Amino acid sequence: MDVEGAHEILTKFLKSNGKLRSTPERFAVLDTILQIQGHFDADSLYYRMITKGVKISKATVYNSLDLLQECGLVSKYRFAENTSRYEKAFGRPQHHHLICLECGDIIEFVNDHLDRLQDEVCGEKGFTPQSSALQVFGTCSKCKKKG
Amino acid sequence: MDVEGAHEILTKFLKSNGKLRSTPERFAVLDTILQIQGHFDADSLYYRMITKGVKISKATVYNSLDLLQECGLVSKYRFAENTSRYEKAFGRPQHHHLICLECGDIIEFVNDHLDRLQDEVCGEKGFTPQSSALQVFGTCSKCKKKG
DNA sequence: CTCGGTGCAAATGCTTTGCAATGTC
DNA sequence: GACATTGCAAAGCATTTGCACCGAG
Repeated sequence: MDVEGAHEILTKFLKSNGKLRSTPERFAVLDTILQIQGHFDADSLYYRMITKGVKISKATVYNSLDLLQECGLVSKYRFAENTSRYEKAFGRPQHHHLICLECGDIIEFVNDHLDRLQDEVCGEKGFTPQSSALQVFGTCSKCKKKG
Repeated sequence: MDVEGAHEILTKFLKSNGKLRSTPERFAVLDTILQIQGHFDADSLYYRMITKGVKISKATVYNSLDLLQECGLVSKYRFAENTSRYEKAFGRPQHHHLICLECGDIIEFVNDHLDRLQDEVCGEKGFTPQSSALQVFGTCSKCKKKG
C-alpha cells in the first residue's frame, strides 16, 4: 500500500473543492486506515488511534471516513449487523464478500465475469453504476466441518 | 400472492420448532406484508397495521419480522441508510437491486446467469450459500436525464 | 481575519430489552 | 398451569448535531 499515493489523492480531492481544508486529523485517519488489513468499523478505528496516542474525536473519525469514501480511498459496507464496516479501497481491485453466518468470517473474492455481467444488466436498465456490493450469506467450509 | 400458502409455511415452521407458538399477531404481520408491494421498513409496517385497526406493538413487529425471515417468507436488506428494509420473499424469484443514489429509487432485476456464477464461486471456496444480495449503487436513467 | 473543522456532550433514531400481564398449548 | 409472547416504556448502540473554540488559508 503506497502511503504517499494515498496522501496525494486526498490532497488533490481537498484542493479540488474550494471549501474543504487540509487538516492533520484527516491525514491521521487515512494513515491509520492504510495500516489496517481487512474490514474495520468506526469505533475500532477510533480506539486504535487513541491507543497510538493520536488526539482525535469520534465525530471527526466519522466525518473523515465520509470524506475518504467520497474520494474513493475507502469503501463502506453494511453487512447483517447494525454497524457500518469500512475497508481501504486504494489500489485494490473491486471485490465481493462471502459472509459466514456462524463464525462471522468474511471471505473476499474477485470475479471479472461477474463484474461484466453486472455492467450488462446496468446497461439494459439505463443505469450508471458507481459502486457495487455482492454479499453472499451462508456457511464457510470451516464451520461445515465443525457442525 | 397466495395468502393461504404463506400461512401454511408459517404454521409448519412454528410447529416444527416445539417452543414457538402460533399467535394472531404473527399472522397479522404476515397478512399485512402480503399486501405490500416492494420494500418497506419496520416503522411503516407498524403504522400501516395501527391505521388499519390492528392492535400490535413495535416490539412484536420486529420480533415477527425476524421470525418470518427465518422461515424464508421475508427478506431483510440493508442499503445505504441506517434502517433495515424488508420485502416479502414468498413466491418470488431471487432478485437483486440497482439503487439510485440521487432519487433513492430501487430497481429490481433477475439474472440466472449471475446466480449461477455466484454458486460457482461458492463451490470453489467450499462455501454453502443461503441467501445473497447484490446491490449496485449509481444513477438511474430518470436522474441522468434531469441532471 | 474568516469561515471550515474539531471536540465534547447531548440528541437522535432504529432496534432491543426488562418485566408484568396475557394467552397458547 | 407452564411458559412463550405481548406491550409498554426504558435502555442501548451507532451515528449525528449544536456550539464554543481552534486553526488553515
